[in-house]
Amino acid sequence: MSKPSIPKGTRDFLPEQVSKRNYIFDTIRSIFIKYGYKGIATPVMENLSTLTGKYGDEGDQLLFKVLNNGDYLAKADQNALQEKDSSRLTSSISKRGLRYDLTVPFARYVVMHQNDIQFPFKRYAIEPVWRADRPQKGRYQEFYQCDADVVGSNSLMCEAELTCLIDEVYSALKIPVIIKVNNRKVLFGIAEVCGLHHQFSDFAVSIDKLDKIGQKGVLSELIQKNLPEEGIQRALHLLSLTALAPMEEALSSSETGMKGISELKEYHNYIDVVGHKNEVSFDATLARGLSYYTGCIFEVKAKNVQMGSIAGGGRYDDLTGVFGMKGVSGVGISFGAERIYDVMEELGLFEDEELMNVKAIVLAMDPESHKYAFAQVVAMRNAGIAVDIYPEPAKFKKQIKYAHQGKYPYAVIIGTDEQASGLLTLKNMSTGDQSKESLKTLIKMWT
RNA sequence: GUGAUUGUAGCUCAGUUGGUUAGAGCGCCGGAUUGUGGUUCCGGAGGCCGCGGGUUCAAAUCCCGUCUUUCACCCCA
Repeated sequence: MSKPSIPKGTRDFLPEQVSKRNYIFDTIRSIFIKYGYKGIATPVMENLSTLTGKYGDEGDQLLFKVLNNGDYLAKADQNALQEKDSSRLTSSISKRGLRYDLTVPFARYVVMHQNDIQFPFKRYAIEPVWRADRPQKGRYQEFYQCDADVVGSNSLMCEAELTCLIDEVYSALKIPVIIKVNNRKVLFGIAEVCGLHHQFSDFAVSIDKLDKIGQKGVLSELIQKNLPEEGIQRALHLLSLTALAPMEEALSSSETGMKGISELKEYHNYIDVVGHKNEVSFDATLARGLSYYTGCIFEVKAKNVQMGSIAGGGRYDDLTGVFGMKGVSGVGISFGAERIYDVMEELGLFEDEELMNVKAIVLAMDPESHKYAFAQVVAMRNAGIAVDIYPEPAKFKKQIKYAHQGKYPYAVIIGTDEQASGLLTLKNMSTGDQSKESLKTLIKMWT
């Protein structure tokens, strides 16, 4: 008999953790719905042909692959097997994989159901995804994403609406954040005017690390990738601009860059006339890794906490194109529930009242009273009250200890006295105060 | 994927140059106390010392492998 275990990077959750997580999910879901997003569901497994090539080489390596059923080795690529060529062998023994995010499956869904849905289409999904990453703080192999996307509209109002949505989610969760905004086209424009656009993705990846490794770090990293030092220096200078006007001037020779600037301006036309509680700031150094973003990009950072981004998103102009449906633009945001959980835990933002939904536990003194107590519980439940009962008339001390440790706000005590009088003993578990109440009063009190 | 790091009771951790039957605190169970929960006292249960191999008369301890944990990088939520 060996000790049981779970795979690396996965976790079990205790009841308290589940209720905290549900609090986050419920908050986010209700705001998604409020903004008009509709829930959809897709399988946890997708065909590998759907997933591969969408997240770059790095992403492909992090895909969990599902072994084919049956005698897969007999059907395997025998040459690849002999030569121990893993990547070629994989394609012959695995045709499915676990989803890596919710956006690519969504693009696939849109293409497959294009005749059944109405554009612009707004959908949300709160589901687990899997990545074969090395686990680290705030990084797991199985984690939840909370996504909202809209496809089929080019309007910058969508970006503005998502910003409001982000603002509302973090206000509701009481996490102070800074919402960083940039546009991939502006970033490309900077690369272009500095002659670095031929290696744009290398450029973007390094820039994204600017706050971590500093200008020197970026410089040496890019020089190592054979980009011209003079161009890098100029780019670093441009990236330090924090206002749009000088940026516009600097990018005037880049058509793409100017397009990006005008998109950001249009975005500000929407966002500047509405209020938002959290800081929204333009940050030219924001790049984001996922290669499919093409327009505005967002990233949300919690203030006063050492933690990676807790939400991110942006516009992707042609994600459905790879599945054969051209010209459909989408924009979306993804909340990282696990990191939000960690941040809230660190800041002490979970409140007991929000999490405890069972109102009371009923404790019975003896077997006779236990049956009577059960009837009272059924009556309360029929009235819609969440209430629990200790399943046996055990020693009273044991029962009240159970109630205490289970953090029930109230205990309803029922013995022969209560049964005779019809008045139940109500005990406030935090103050210890007791009173006699009729079933009717209790029901009234908790509904 | 690269480089480190961790693993002993449910939890946090001791465990001497390798040497009898592996310990503590907390928690858990029972009792003191048959109608009252954070206290006290008494008693008890609970260990393939992560797993597999090797060295040795002898391994929790040394060596190799493997899994897991945490951390940095890569990348990312």
